Amino acid sequence: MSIYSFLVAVRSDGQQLMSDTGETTSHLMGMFYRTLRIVDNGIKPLYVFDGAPPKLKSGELAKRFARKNEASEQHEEAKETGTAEEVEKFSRRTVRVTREHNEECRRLLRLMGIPFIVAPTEAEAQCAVLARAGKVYAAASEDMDTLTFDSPILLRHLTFSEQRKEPIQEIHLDKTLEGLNMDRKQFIDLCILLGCDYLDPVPKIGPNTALKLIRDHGTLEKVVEFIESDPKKKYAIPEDWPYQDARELFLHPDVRSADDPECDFKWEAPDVEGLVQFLVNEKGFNEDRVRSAAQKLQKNVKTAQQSRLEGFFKAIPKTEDQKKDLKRKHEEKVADAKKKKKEDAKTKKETKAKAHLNS
DNA sequence: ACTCTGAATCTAGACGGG
DNA sequence: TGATTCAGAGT
DNA sequence: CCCGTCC
Repeated sequence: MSIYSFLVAVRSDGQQLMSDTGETTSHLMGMFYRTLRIVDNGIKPLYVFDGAPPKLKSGELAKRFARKNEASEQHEEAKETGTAEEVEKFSRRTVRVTREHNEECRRLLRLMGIPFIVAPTEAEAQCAVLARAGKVYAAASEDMDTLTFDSPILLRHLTFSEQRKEPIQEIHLDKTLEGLNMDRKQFIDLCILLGCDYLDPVPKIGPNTALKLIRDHGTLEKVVEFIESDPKKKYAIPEDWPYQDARELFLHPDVRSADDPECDFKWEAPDVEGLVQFLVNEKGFNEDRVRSAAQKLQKNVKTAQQSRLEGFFKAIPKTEDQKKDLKRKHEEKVADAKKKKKEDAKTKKETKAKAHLNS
């Protein structure tokens, strides 16, 4: 996901950044500096790459594929008749992450000394397993499904950019379940009903209705039974709606077990010359920037021995605005239940910096 | 009058100099 | 892809 | 904070 957004966002003149041989470097630029920033804040990241998607997702992927193709047509058309802005707009929509992009990012991480794993299927599911096993403090993702996959903690907006507008959000599954007053099985059913990548949404059922239905009936079986026996025919379950299969994916996703040798992660010193060779010689990055970045990595691998974020996070007071916001979309609901109890989190460094500024 | 869904729209990174 | 905003149907 | 640059 990050690779995708780097490809979309890291641009100049409507074009992705490129080496002098015309190869895209946006993904490397994004990965390199974001990772550097994260490490510099005392965090030891572990990257999880997506594997082959589960079969249930093929319907959704087909839709995305169709949308991409449509965007490509519009892109071509815009190149002929449209304005530069239109061309750029459609260009962003046609972005696809290739195997090469992924491989280059892995090569970069190896040179940086940052561990990673390629998940058998969904990265979010693998993240959840690793977080659950204590291999990492939390799973960082924008995808709420991470909680559905049973990650005890989900971090959103984990970027340490200065210009970050959104605060880092730390969502605890236990507090979320507590806030919703549900067990995990019900939570999974709720998430499925809210709409997930594996199933078509049920028309007319949005976040509020979904929550009410699960509350009233307890399980998806009962909800489906209720809907189908409702004389008023208010809702209609789609033709092909294998919710048990979706549930099974959330309960038992195909993942690498945390005690697998592949999950014996090591954070190592960067290969400085390797980084220079790759980023400078092959991709045309500025050598001074790369070297000083590598130096930072080297320094941090020695000092940052903390394997947990705990010491780095500190709750900050919640604003009234945020509290009032508690009524919205589906995943927000999940966050909402949690927001009531949990506060947004910031890094120690940041908090200190802010406190310093304020004083 | 209020609640809710769903369609439309916009946007997306990181950094630093001025 | 997600977040935000808005129109209109439903209650 | 705004806006250009990174490659």
